[in-house]
Amino acid sequence: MSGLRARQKADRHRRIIEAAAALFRDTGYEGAKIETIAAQAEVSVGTIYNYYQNKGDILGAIVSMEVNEVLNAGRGVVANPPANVGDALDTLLGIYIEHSLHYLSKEMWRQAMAISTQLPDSPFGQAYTALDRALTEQIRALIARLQTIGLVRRDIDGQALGELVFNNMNMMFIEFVKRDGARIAELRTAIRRQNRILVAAIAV
Amino acid sequence: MSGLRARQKADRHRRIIEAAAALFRDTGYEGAKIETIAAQAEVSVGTIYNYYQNKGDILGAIVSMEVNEVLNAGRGVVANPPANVGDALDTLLGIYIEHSLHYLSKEMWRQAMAISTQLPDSPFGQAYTALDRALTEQIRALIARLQTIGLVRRDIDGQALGELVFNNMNMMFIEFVKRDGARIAELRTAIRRQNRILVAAIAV
DNA sequence: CATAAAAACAGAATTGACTCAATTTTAGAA
DNA sequence: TTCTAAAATTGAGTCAATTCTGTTTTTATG
Repeated sequence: MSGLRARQKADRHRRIIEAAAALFRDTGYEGAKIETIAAQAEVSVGTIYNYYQNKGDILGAIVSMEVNEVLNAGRGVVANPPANVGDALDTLLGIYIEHSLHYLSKEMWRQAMAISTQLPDSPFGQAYTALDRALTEQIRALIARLQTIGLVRRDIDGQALGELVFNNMNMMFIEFVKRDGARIAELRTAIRRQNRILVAAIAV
Repeated sequence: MSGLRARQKADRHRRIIEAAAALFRDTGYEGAKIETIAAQAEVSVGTIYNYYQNKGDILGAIVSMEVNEVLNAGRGVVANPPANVGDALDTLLGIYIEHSLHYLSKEMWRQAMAISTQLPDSPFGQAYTALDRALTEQIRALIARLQTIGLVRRDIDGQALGELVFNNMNMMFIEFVKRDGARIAELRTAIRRQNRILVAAIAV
């Protein structure tokens, strides 16, 4: 059962994602019609809905790839953090933020975030929540690492702190993608300013 | 020019909002068809679009009423905060959270949040951002008050702290409305735990 | 190789938000 | 009162996502 059918399936998946990614970039998420994606991927409209539950799930597949790359890049920082609490946080969050617009435009992020709250139980909605959790977990891991090294006080509630840092960054990122004029540098500066309060509280 | 026409206009606004609120509650936001809202409000579909740019803006009007009530309730806490930093924050945020499901179901919140990120430049998108800012400002005002009273250190960056507290609560609230099973009590407990870190850092 | 069941496909039909040209209602002047 | 321009209403029509149903392709079996 893993012959021709499976190969064709994988190929169609790839073609749909590629066509969609190109169209989302060029004409925006709203501007990309399913009919056009289908034509470009050389499948029918019905087939697309056989592969993805709805238009949002197609975007979801693209977002997941992006976030997984970010998670991967973050591992390096957790393994080898800068020898200073403020810099360590700034470096990790910086990676998240700087990578974020690599494949996805702000409009695509807006749509992705909107869909993930609108349909939290759709495949993408669940995947998005899982990704958020993975990012939170990575921040928590960094904090644990810093505690081990002796840069962060041992009596700090690492879980709660990780959530606090992630939630704040995420909310700032949401506001960032909502304003087309917003610059990455300003976002990072603002987050650093907020984290300064935390850093003062937790550094040994 | 403020005779019959203005009265009819106000009346139609009211009828549309009332019909929409009832239907959103009963059949959910997606389930409520514009046609049905129009019928219930005894106006035509076209008229609804003369009053509101899109379906989301109707929901937006309802959300704004809700949040403005919350802001109002919050004023009391800022004017007369509990004599303890942790309790003061918990009381204010508690008011926000406890009021939040008064008129709006979780599904309505999900839709409202989704629309505000999806269409940040629509009337509702802008209004929603303004409401967020007003809530942040109120938290900042509480912190300033606590600094005046002498419960919070004067050298704390009140603006950054207000943002941190609001962003964290807001993100937690988003996750809360995404899970139908989530309980308010658990949400408040989780936020209190996160804020404990901040409280330890800023209390005199 | 023939063939029946299962899986996947195609594209026409449906659905519901939103638009727009035609019509009706109101305000205020003569 | 009567008339006219401006404002508002109407509902049929448009558009794009999603669903549905009949057809084709693939697989497994004798």
